[in-house]
Amino acid sequence: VTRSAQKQEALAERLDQAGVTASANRLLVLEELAREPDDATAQELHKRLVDRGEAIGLATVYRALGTMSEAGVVDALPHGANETCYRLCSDKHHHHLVCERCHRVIELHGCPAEDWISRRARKEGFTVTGHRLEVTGLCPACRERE
Amino acid sequence: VTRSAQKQEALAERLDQAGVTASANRLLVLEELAREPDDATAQELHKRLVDRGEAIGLATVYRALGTMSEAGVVDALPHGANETCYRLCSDKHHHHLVCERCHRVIELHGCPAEDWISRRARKEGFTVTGHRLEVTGLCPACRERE
DNA sequence: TTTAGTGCAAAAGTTTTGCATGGTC
DNA sequence: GACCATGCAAAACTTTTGCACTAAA
Repeated sequence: VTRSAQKQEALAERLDQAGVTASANRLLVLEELAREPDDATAQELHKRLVDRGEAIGLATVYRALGTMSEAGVVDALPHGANETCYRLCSDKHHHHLVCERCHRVIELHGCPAEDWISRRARKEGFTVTGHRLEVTGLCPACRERE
Repeated sequence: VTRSAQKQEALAERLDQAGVTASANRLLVLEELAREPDDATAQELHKRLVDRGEAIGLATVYRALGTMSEAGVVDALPHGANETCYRLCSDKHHHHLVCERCHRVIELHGCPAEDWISRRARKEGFTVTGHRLEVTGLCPACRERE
């Protein structure tokens, strides 16, 4: 219990620092997201919480994810055409390597593009506010199965 | 008329080369996409065609965009959480610089990340199938307006 | 004649919203 | 009391699908 209490504490602090009230429900969603090594949709997270016996509404999960992703606490990855996946990531700048079959996600730290981006953007007169590099591929397990 | 006929010809050839039958409706959608300097959703494209007097169903536009983006003739950019934008891009490998306010899109040719990606992916045992770099920012006009 | 494309309407799915309620500072 | 978070159900939207029909190879 101590271990998970500590974890919850850390997540709550993360919300605080981002200026988001650490409500019980937001913590539930965040905790559930922390258990997921890859990414998950709002619907999936809601189902897991309900299956686990938590009484939380679907709309609340959507609102929590919306608030938290806006605050930068979770990442929103537009995956397929029609659904958004969420992920609890490290704070440091990083990118994603995603298996296109099983959705396994690996964080890639560092960034090879920063200089290039600022150079190109300056040339176009743009002010850069951010960037995202998504690499798709097949993870070892899925390549086997091919 | 000659000019636009030539253009249509070129688009038809692009479909052929991708192994997609160049039906009249697919050409309509492709033509409409060619007029759009930035990107557009299926709904927007359909509306423009209908407003222009074309009799084409919404489902057909969706099917056309699905087929053509699968064949690599058009790019699908998952924009917001819930809608996919499509774009007719150059064939060469490139990335996008998108204004987060007005959605103006600029193609950035070249790629600063290829070596880095293959190095990192190899380390993880992944086989890379593709990557996408999206840079967001403010275009000169929108920065003025701030 | 057989296959691929299309229109239309219905269906499926995801996400958002209105409103009343409950909790917290 | 003021404000924020929530539950629930309805609504809004985007996208997909079933089916009948048409056009083309």
